[in-house]
Amino acid sequence: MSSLFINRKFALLKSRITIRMKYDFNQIEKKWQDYWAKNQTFKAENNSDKPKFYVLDMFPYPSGAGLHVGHPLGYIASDIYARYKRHQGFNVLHPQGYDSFGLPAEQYAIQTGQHPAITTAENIKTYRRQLDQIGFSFDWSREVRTSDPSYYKWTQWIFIQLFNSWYNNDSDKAEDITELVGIFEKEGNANVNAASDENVDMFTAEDWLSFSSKKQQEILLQYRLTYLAETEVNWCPALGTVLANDEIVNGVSERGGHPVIRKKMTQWSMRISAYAERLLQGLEKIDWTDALKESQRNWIGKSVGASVTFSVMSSAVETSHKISVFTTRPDTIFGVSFMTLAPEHELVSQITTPEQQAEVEAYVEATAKRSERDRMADVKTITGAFTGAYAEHPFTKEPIPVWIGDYVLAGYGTGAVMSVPCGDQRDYDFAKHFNIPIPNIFEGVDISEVAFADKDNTIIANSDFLNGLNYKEATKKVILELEKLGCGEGKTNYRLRDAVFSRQRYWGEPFPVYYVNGMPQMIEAEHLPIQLPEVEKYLPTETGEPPLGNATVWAWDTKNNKVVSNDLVTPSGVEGSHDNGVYPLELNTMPGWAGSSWYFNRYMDANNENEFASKEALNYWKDVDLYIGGSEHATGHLLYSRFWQKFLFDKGLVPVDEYAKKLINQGMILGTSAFVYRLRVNAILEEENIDNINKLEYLKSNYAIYISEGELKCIQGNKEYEKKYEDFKQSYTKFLESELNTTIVKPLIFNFGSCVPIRVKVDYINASDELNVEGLKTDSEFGKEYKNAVFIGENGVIIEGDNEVYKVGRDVEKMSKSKYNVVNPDNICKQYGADSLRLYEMFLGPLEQYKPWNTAGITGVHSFLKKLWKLYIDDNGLKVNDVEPSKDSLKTLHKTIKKVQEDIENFSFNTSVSTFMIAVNELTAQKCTSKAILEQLLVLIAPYAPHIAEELWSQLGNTESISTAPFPKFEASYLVESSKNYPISFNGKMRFTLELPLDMSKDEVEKAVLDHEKTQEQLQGRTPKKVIVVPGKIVNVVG
RNA sequence: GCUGAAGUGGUGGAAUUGGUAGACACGUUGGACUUAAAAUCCAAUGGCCAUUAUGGCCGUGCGGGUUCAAGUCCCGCCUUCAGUACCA
Repeated sequence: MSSLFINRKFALLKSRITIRMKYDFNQIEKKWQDYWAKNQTFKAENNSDKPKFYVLDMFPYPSGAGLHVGHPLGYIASDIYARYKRHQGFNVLHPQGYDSFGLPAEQYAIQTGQHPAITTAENIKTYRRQLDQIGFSFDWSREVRTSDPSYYKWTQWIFIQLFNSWYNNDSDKAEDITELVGIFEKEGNANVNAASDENVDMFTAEDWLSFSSKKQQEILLQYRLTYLAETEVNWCPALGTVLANDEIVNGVSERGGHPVIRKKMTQWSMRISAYAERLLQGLEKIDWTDALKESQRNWIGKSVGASVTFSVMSSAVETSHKISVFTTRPDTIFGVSFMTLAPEHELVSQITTPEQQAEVEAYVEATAKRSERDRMADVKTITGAFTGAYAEHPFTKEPIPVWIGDYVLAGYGTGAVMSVPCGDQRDYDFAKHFNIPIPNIFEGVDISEVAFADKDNTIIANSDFLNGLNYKEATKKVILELEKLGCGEGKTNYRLRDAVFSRQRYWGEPFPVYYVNGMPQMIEAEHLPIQLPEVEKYLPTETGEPPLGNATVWAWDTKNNKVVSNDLVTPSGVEGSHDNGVYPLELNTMPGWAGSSWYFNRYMDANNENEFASKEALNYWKDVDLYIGGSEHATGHLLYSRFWQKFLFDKGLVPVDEYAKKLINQGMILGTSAFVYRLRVNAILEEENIDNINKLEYLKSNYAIYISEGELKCIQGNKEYEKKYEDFKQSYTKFLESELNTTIVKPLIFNFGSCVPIRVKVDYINASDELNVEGLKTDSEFGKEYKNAVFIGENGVIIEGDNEVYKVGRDVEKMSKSKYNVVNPDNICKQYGADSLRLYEMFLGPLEQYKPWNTAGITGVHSFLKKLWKLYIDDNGLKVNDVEPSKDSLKTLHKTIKKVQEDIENFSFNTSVSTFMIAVNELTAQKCTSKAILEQLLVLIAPYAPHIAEELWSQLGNTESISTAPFPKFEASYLVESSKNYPISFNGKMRFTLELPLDMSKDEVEKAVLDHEKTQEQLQGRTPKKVIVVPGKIVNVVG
């Protein structure tokens, strides 16, 4: 063996050793991710001696763009919590899955013809790879995908349960529809107190039995918790589908920004309104943020008052028409001087007198033309028309003129109001505008300028039997009187509307529904799932049917219980055709929120083929202990899922009626977008104008281009110059000359404030705001704009020929591919490692807060990890040993334990990271090598930076994963101090510190402080009036 | 308009029950090491004034107040963000 060979071998060995000595995060992270996957380290069992803890993330929609650094924020927080709970000895369920039905995949399919299932599967693969590389402790054996037939089978099953249920207001829960049929057969519907459609006709038992089957089904639809009804919906022509209210932002669709119009359509709806009160009450017992609860309360919009019915007299002739109104102020009924109906109110055409007909029709037409947006934008203009009809006051029997006005909304309450101008500003304005009398029914209140709406600080007057009563007494009394007359009753109204449940889309859950004689029929549960059919194209059909109308195999064979070709459907209305038992299937699909309304239950028993989850699993896990997700779901997902949970609870299918005990909203991580502002030269102030602009404000916000040493440069006015030129008398030119020691040839001052920003890719601007002009010029997308640009000066200003000037600018906004400001976690993991990413995302700031991302800052946490590594391993290998820990290092460890534990429990993850940094800095300074300290430190850090913790843990000789190591126990005794460095203040201002023993009495402390020479200096011979001594905290001398 | 959250250095943020405002980082400046760069290490860094060390004044959006003591509590405003909006 040659010596050369030996040398080479030695060199190789040496390099291998140095690799082991170095913090090689890529290798370490891969190693432990593989280990966790192989050993199923985070698999949760459905039975255990340990107490259970369920940590849930809102599952993502797997978009084609993949994850950006904003997405994992909440997952990192929940992962830290889940890992912490494992250290504490809990059996932790921490699952993840995909909300994989949705519009983008369908849009992509329309454009490319690619089946959404394929793109979705690809996107999920990318998501999984990206999630895995961050090192989450998810139990992937429980993964769910809402678009998977094995999952949506149960979404369809729950839909059937809803269809087969009605809401009994007496028992205050959902009950089986067969019980309702039983009641109808016995006694009709007179005594049924149910959440139902309005205007349900009364019928007796005999009536019921005499009704045709179709009629009976129609009636039942008015009671079912999911029902088919003609509803006015938000129709988006561009997307060819119906949108829910929360899918519309500022009058256009949330996705794509397309216009939305109102349209009447037959749609599936969910009777969520039946649960309004319970959804409201349930908020009391869950630990969600006040902001979130408040927005749900507003959305439910409970108001307590009365309904009052007015009889209508048309042209002084009695009619059978009645106007029903809802009011929260029945106590003001004697202040009614007119009534107002919404222009769309069904009575308008019937009660309008011939004389007023032309005016009313013109008005109705004019309002119909105005879009919803116009009506909302313009609330100041008062418009309306008199119908010529009068209503009769229930008590005074006086005639009340009936008007129509667009300030009354058809969609709220009954679409009609009793107008009390003295007590409501809108009624007041309307009355003033049309010269309608404004009777005052409040004692000692001036209503000559504005209405008096403060119900708690007045006494009713001029109101017959209500005189002298306050709001509460009057309300009670008037409701009693109205009930006596049979023209009103106490009533509670909710703003919450039933939720439309149909979408005219392909990529969603198909309904388990077929139609016989136009009436919907449920497919038996045992035949589920009804899988999405294949279609030629994903667009609506030529006849305007939803995409499923393109399917050729989409009919239900009731004899063989399977989906068959459309050709076999019995042609309806054809003479002599016999019914072969094949019927058309529903063409709509379910909305995005169907699958997400119950997924948290599925995780408990994700692979169960016989039930949506077993009783045992449901009873064991019960509910989510911690739910983390975005606040944008406040009135969508978080309301619908509570509704479904309450329904499932009523049916005895789940053990709790609120599924998430605690919920935290993570804030958004924002991206920095780059803009180029452009200004035309004619807006630039030339030299001769400069003397006129001696205003400080101007200087601050403006820029100047000047020529120095033959080069064009740019400078921005800022605070420094403002300060130096407080009495800004000289010209800007002179300032530049003296300040820059150069001759100004032609200064140009300009302001970018009013310019239109042009978005550019952030890649073209570096950290110092320098613009890569050459790169920008050659860019295929933006290049055209900047062909002739010349870069000048360090501020990234470019000037194009003699005509236009540009300036680079930045703005913080939501991260999005279309804004060119996304930061990909893949690159971060590659360059700094997953542990750095995890720590940095937490370090950025409080979890709930919105905060901008800045990749530059990650070096801080990254070098912290390197320092941590060096605490255990140096060039000579592991340096941890069994020496007795020093007092100082024990103190460092235990104050770290205390702080980190408090932080995790308060979700204050950002301060924990600082605490780790302090601990490592201190232990490094103490040259701590004690295993007793360093081993425990690893457990503290493991939830945050699990890979490095596992690696060092195993290097310390442990053979089991660190993930179940017990969390270190805090011992207060290590923190006990014998002395305190007291801050000594004089009149509240800290002047110096003084080290004093903690066992000193108050008087001794006072004496020690007063005797101190610095105290004498401060007092300068004066006698202090008072000395405040707070033992262990502070001393304040008042003098 | 209403509801909710928030305003602290050049930047992200800390100060959890009123008790040393600016922890921990980023950035910046200076220095060490290096042929050089990177990496690493050391020092300074709220503003202003002064300086030989020592120091002094101001300072948590604005104006008041309570207190020995206020970023923190109270009253009145301003600004920003989010949600919601003619809800009877």
